[in-house]
Amino acid sequence: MLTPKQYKLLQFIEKTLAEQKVSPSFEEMKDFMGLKSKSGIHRLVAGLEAKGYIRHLPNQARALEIIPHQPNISSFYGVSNDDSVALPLVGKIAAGYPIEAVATQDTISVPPQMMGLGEHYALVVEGDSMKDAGIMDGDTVIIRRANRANDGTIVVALVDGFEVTLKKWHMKGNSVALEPANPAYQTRIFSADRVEIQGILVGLMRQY
Amino acid sequence: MLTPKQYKLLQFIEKTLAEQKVSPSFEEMKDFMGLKSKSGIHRLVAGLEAKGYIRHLPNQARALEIIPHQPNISSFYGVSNDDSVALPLVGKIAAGYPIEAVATQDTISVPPQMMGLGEHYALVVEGDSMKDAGIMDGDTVIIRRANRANDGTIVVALVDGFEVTLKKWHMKGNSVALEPANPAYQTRIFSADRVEIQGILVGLMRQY
DNA sequence: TATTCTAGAACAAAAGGAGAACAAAAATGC
DNA sequence: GCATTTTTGTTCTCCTTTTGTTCTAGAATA
Repeated sequence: MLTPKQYKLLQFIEKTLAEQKVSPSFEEMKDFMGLKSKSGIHRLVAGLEAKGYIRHLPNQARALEIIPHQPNISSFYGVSNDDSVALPLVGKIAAGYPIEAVATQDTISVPPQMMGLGEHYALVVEGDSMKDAGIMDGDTVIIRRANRANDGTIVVALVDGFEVTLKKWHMKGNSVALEPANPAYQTRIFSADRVEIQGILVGLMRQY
Repeated sequence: MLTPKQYKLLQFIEKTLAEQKVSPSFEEMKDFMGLKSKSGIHRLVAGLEAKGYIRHLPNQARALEIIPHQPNISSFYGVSNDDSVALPLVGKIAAGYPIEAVATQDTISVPPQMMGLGEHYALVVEGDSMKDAGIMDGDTVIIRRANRANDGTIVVALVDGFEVTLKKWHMKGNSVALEPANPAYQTRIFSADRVEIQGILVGLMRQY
C-alpha cells in the first residue's frame, strides 16, 4: 500500500511525535528525507493522508497526527483484524460538484469485507438513473478511488470538471460513453478529455 | 493449485510484506526469482491474483496484498468486533426451506447504523423477483425478526411452513398477498393461515 | 512587518507496471 | 513415445505513477 518513501516518512513522523510530542515541520522532514525542497514532502504527506495513515490541519504548523492504522482489510497473512472502517461520506452524487469540493466530516461505518485495497469513500445516490442496476435513490455507495476502469464497470465520473455522476463506463477510442441503467435516461457520449473517473463502485448499502 | 514458481513468489511477497510492511516491486521480485525480466513476474502475479491468493491495484506501485487463503466463506466475510455487529448469515432466501432449518455458523459483519432494536439476521438473496425494488440476485439483506408487518413493507414470509420468500406484504381481510417487484412474476394470494412473517427487511448490502 | 510554515503549480526525471511476441521447458493426455 | 497444452523465460516497447526541483503564493504568528 505505502510506497517506500511514504513509509519512511511515516516512520519519521511517528518517531518525532513520540519523542518530542510535536510533529516535525516540512523543513525537518525535507532534511530527513534528503530532499532539497519541501514540495516533495507536501506530496508525501498528502499521500499518507489520502491513505488514512495521518491527519492534519490545513495551514497549521506542525499539526500532523498519526491515525492508529487499521488496514482496510485483514492485511497481513494470518492476522485478521476486522473492525469496521469509518469512511468519509463525501456527499450526494449528482449534486453537481466535484467530490473533492465537498467538504464534510461525516463518516459512515462500513464492514471491512466491503472494501479491498486502496482509498475508499462513500456517497449517497440521488436520482434513479441506475435503477435497473439495483441502485436506488438514497442508497449509499462505496467507491474506491481510481482514475481508470474496465469497460462496463460502474464508475463515479466527473464531466467537464463540475458534474459528478454514477454511470456505467464505456470507452471507445477517444470517446467515452456514460450509460445509465434506466431506459428513461440516455447514454451520454463525450470526448475522452471531458470526462475523468473519480472512483469505481465496489459496494452498496441501503437502510429501510 | 499453485505452481512451484507461483508458490515461491507468494512466499516472498508474504515475507516482504510481513517484514517491511511494503510490498516488493516487480524489480525486486524479478531479482529474487532470478529472472532477467519483469514480464515473468507480471504473469506470476496475474496468476496468483486469478487464483485468489493476492490482490493488487492496477498501475500502482507496490500495491500487493495477500488474501488469507482458506476456501472458507467466513474468512471472506470477516468476523465480529466492537462497533460493527456480526450477524448470522442464515442462508439463501428462496432456497425453499424455513430459515430456522438452515444450520449455519457463518456470520457477516454489519455496520451498526444498519440495525435498530431487536434480533437481526442476514440472508443472501437468490433470484430477481424483487429487482424493481433494487434488490438483486446475490445481495445480502438484513432482516429484523418480527411476526407482523405494515402493509407494503418488504418481509421474509414463510408459506405453508416450507417455502421462504422475500416479498412485499399486503394483508386484506383474511387473505395475504405476496407481491414481487418484477413484472415477470405474479402476486400470489394465500389465506392468512398459510403465511407467516419471519422478519422485516431493514437493510441491504451488496459487493461488486 | 518580518519570519516561519504550509499550499500547490509546473516541468523533468526516475521508478514501476502492462502486455505483446516468440521460444524453450515442463507437464499432461492418449 | 508423441502430440498438445501449460508454464516459464526473454526481449522490447509503451504508459502511468512517483519523486525531485524550482518557484510563487498564502496563512499564521511573534
